[in-house]
Amino acid sequence: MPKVSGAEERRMAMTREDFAEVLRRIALLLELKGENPFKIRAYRNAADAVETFAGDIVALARENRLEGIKGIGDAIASKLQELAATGRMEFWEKTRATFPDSIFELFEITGLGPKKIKALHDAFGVDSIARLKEVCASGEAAGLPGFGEKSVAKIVEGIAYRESHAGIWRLGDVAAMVSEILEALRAHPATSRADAAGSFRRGKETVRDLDFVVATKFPDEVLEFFATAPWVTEVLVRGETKCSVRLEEGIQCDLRAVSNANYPFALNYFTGSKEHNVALRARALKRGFSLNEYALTPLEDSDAGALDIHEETDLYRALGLDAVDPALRENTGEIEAAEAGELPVLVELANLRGTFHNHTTASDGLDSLEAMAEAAQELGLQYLGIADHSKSSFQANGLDEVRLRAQIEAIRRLNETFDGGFQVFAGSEVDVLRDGSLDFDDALLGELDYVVASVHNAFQLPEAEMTARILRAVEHPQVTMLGHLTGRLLLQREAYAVNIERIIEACARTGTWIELNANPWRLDMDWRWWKLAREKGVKCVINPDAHRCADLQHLHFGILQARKGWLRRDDVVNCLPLQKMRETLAAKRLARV
DNA sequence: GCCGTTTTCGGCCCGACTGTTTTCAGTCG
Repeated sequence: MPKVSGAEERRMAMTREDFAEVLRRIALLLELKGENPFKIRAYRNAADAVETFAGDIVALARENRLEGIKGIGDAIASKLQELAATGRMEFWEKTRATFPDSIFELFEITGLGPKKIKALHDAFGVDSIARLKEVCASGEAAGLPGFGEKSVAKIVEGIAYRESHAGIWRLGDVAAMVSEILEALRAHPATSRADAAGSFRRGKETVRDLDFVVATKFPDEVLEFFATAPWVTEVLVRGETKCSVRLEEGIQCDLRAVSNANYPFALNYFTGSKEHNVALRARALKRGFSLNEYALTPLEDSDAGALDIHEETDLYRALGLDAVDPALRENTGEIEAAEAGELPVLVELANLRGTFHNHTTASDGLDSLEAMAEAAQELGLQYLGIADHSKSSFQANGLDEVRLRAQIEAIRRLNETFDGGFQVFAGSEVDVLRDGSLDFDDALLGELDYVVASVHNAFQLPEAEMTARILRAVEHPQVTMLGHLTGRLLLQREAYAVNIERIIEACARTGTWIELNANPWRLDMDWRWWKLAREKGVKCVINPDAHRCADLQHLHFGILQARKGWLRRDDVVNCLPLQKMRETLAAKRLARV
């Protein structure tokens, strides 16, 4: 095969994500340079357009056919075409030459924006977090105009938060990598079985590394393939049964290759959690076995017989347990329940019939009402709730009364085009104002099919005030469900201070549903609270918080979290079929207003 | 830099909050 040139290689490797990343980084650098804010926004809009374009935008760029795509004008089109054709973009190279790439990490610190970063850079040559720490510690930073003790303390706090979360990844950030790697492993001729293990398999909201287990007769071939895969940047460990690598994205990824006979034990062992494994091994000992990552072996002085174990299910059975779903393996009562035959039948993606809390271009979504409705039908859903932002969320282009009424009207008209098997429900994600009142009056709320109440500002309120604020919203008769209860953004922003238990109790009392926001950045309310919510009789509603059609896929992450929270189909209201949901929403309204 | 039933120029989302100030700049959502 002829060797490809460097430029050819770069061009062939170019992806939609590369396009968007370059555009977003240009926007950041233009901000640092104090460029026209509208020009900066144009680059961000173009990045959005690239990400959401329905088609192979890289191929179009290669063929110089980018004209007519909304958000990409002549200037950016020709830059992208240059990037696609040559793997380079002169404007990007020139722009980035001003600052080292480490400058981008500064934007990840809360409280630091372009102006402050520029000030720090110009005064002290701050171009990385390491250097930023120095000038904060030395007291230099606090002396800059516009900076003071408090803002420096906030920056230091922001650095600490980022560091304590370094090397942690959101489930949504790694899901695509996992499927790609798993697919490659399964396709390898020497592989007989392969699975992802570890915290990813358990559906944890964040993960530290990725684990894979392969059953094979030729471990060396599979490990060699794994170690030399194109997405590997560094091989950390390479032994006879184990290989650890670092991926391009920076995450560590471990592979264990075992025999077919060892496979169920290895898969179980590497899925964890550690606490679950400890409990299983203790149980094995009590029953006369020793359990490790390779086998369940009768103890020497035991009279236990030989075992026939091919699947994880067989392993649990051998220990006198029902099979425990990976999502439940956190040693929070699953072993006791498995022994008693009381494990729940967990909710599944296929049980969902519809979903609420989705956005459209009317507020800050990227797809139209019609496109979202079509996407929901393609997913096999029977109903889709549209809940765009309310007027106080200016930043998100929230709807005022006039625009919301127009949207309700548009939804009613759209519904007339369906044959009755599908319906769009008209809702609103109404801001819970600082005092707990809602952003719209009762008359307008009464025109909606449902209301999602969410907090979007004043996150710093003390716990008592925040709790009172949310309680007031929960108790409002028009509120159907509470959106993203704690406002957390995983690995970026802590949850605000709120007494979750009291909110759960209030929701139980008032019949208000609690959202399980399935957006991988949120996964809020956290899975650890759902057992309690369920015991109190609170219903869960799984919502993708979709801002584009593709985001409806977030439902998958929501289901994983619901399973971690021990939820059954009956606990999740949007498993109700359309007619039942119509009746439920109507009855809820009658009961409360 | 993008866009167009105000179409080739002149808009483009904007209020709250914080910390720094003493009337405002920067950041965030």
